[in-house]
Amino acid sequence: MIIINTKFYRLDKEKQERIINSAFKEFAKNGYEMASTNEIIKDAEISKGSLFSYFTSKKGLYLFLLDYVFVIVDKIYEELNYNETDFFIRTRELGLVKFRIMKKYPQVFDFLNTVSKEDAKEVKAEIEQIRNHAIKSGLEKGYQNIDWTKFRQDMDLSKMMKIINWTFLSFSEEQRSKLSSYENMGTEVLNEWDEYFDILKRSFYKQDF
Amino acid sequence: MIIINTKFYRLDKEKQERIINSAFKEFAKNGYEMASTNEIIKDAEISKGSLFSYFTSKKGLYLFLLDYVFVIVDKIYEELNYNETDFFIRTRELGLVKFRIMKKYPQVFDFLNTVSKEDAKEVKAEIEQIRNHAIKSGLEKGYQNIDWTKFRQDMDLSKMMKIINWTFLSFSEEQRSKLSSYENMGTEVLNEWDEYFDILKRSFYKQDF
DNA sequence: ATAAACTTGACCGGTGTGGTCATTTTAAGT
DNA sequence: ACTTAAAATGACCACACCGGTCAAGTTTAT
Repeated sequence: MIIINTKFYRLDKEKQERIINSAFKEFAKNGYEMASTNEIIKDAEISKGSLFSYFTSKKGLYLFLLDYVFVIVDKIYEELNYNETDFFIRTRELGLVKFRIMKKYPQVFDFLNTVSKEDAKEVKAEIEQIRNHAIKSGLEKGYQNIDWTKFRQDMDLSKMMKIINWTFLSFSEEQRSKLSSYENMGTEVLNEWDEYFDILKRSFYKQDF
Repeated sequence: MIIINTKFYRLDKEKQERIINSAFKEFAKNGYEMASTNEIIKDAEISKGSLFSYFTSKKGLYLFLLDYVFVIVDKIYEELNYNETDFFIRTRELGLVKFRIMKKYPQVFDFLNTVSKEDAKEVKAEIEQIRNHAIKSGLEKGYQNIDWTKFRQDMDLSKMMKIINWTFLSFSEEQRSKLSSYENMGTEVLNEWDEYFDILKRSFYKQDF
């Protein structure tokens, strides 16, 4: 499925981003069915007629966002340096890329999360269609060419990975709820982040690393 | 603030629980404002008139639940054995108590989580009033008389605690989304749970424990 | 000055809301 | 079996908001 949508792309970039981010926000917050187009246009500061002329319907808007978000996700994995084999360095880089994307699209990943849980009849089929494309492949792609032998072998690797992942996600979530905007997120947060990485490295790597 | 509500308590226990659980579910899912009383009565299988005769309004119902949930939380900490000083054993016991409560009130803790994020004008003041009572005191109470010296001292204790907590919460959440009901949650889940504890213990305790 | 493209918001039928209350059902006392 | 009070019901209310339309107004390019 390809969405062309020349009408929308003819707008200036700033307006496009405003609309996309408002839509991400509203759909992420309320899911497809409960999301209000009125709320989106209010937040994006455009008129109702405009929204429905860019995207012919609520469903059209949602499907457009679906395409859009997976283009963004794909870009993430293109930017990683796959020559670096250290797990923690790779993960750190992944975090930085995500962080940079969130500065431009603050709610992309929230939107992405809700997509996988979405069950509105009107869009469920389309989501299912697209699922194979990116969601699952994400982790596998991001962890290509990692040197797993650095990890301790007296404990289950997949469980250690889970703990690292949960720590990563929970820490990010905690920082976000503390800060109102990503703009203020500075080096002190990154330093704290590195301290967690250090703890996990000391705990899960063999002693000689 | 004390809520008497003889009308509701005159009902048989089974019906009371049905109503409370339906209300927990709906408020947890949608927050105060978006929660639908129609949905609650449908799920609890009572009539609309009944609900509004037990609790005079939506707000009345919500405030009743607020009281109710904090009574439940208080009970948790009364049941713990504070002679046991090992952190992991204590945390495990805490998990089991919570688990038992969730069998009776599957969505209490979800409701509790939404309460702290709730910002509907109509109930915000009441939530603020009650906050000092329990939410914060929870962790402190639960971790009384723990032997913290067992932990490694070359890494930051509070950060290790955070990692343990995040693992605890994320694992629970993962199990829950896998299982539809708590009834089926059996020993194999507990075993997996203990494996995570084992990894964290080996990582964060001094070598001689 | 004219045409074409873009933007607007009042308006539509429809759905779901919190809450009421006349009516029916149930239960107890005699 | 009859009476009566308490409990349960759901049709109904005014209202808010929904996704979507479109005639009218504004901006832009020629």
